[in-house]
Amino acid sequence: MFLGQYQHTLDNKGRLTIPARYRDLLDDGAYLTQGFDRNLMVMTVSAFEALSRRVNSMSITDSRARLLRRLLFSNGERVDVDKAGRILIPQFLRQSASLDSDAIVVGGGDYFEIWSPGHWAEQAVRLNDAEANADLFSIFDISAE
Amino acid sequence: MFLGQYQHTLDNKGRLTIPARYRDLLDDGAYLTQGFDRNLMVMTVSAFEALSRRVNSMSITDSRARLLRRLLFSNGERVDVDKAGRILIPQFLRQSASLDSDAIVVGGGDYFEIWSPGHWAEQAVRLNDAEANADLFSIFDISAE
DNA sequence: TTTGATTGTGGGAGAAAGTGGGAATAAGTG
DNA sequence: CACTTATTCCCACTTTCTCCCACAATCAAA
Repeated sequence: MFLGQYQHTLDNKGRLTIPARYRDLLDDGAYLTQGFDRNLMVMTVSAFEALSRRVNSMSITDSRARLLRRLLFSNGERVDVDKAGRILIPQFLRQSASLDSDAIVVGGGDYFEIWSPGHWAEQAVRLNDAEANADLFSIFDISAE
Repeated sequence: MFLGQYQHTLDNKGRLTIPARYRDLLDDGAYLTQGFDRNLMVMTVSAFEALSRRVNSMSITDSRARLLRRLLFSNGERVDVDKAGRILIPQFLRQSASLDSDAIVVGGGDYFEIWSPGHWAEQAVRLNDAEANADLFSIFDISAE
């Protein structure tokens, strides 16, 4: 499972070192896509393929389905981890997440996220607002078993 | 699978370089047709044949089906990839997608699309509308599991 | 503390990708 | 048939990318 957060460097070729603890889960490679909050998401092969099967089965004559396709596939990229434990982030994805020379790698359970330091700082503020969070999650019905 | 997006050049003979990562999927050639959004669609032979079987099975008395037929077949071309990895886009198709000297090649899963930079910019704006995207995903009830 | 392994980072050389153009061939036109 | 126009095939150049190696910093264990 992907846990924790790391501050890593993007070199001038667009390569990002994956935290060593994450690498075992990415042996078969990974899929990199645009996230929902100006960040990037890294998904395992099986998770992404399950998603893409569902989207691919939708009719091409449905304009919303075409939009969904573009959202998923045009912003997606198959990546492999190199010998030094890095992935190459294509330029258009770096741009969409405002990534420059530094990136924050954040565990998210089944997947992990890549943030620009600026956008992550915003998120961190929200996460640390204890008062607001106290009630925010009340709508979810979660028990600890 | 066709993923990602690329900015390529159309030379003055109407040739477009296919991203290297796409070429393996087009070994047997490809079908080039007009898309549904002022763009072009490039499909693998098998994807196009599956699509045309379905369209051919539609009633000839349905006027919308006839329209779809014309869109697909009258504006369709069989193309092959040359030794340098390019396809030749016929003039009438270049015109229908407002293609000039630059083109954006966009992955769409089973197929890929070719856009003029201007039209793609419009699409990109729509794709970056986070709220609308959240709605899209919820409409189709898509989760990462 | 010393030694050795692992992790994060940077850079160089060779290979591949993207682009342009010329010559040969084919196709259409008067 | 001659001529023009378009298409196909081939080669060449430049840029980009990918693979490999090197180094410093950190961590682990003896």
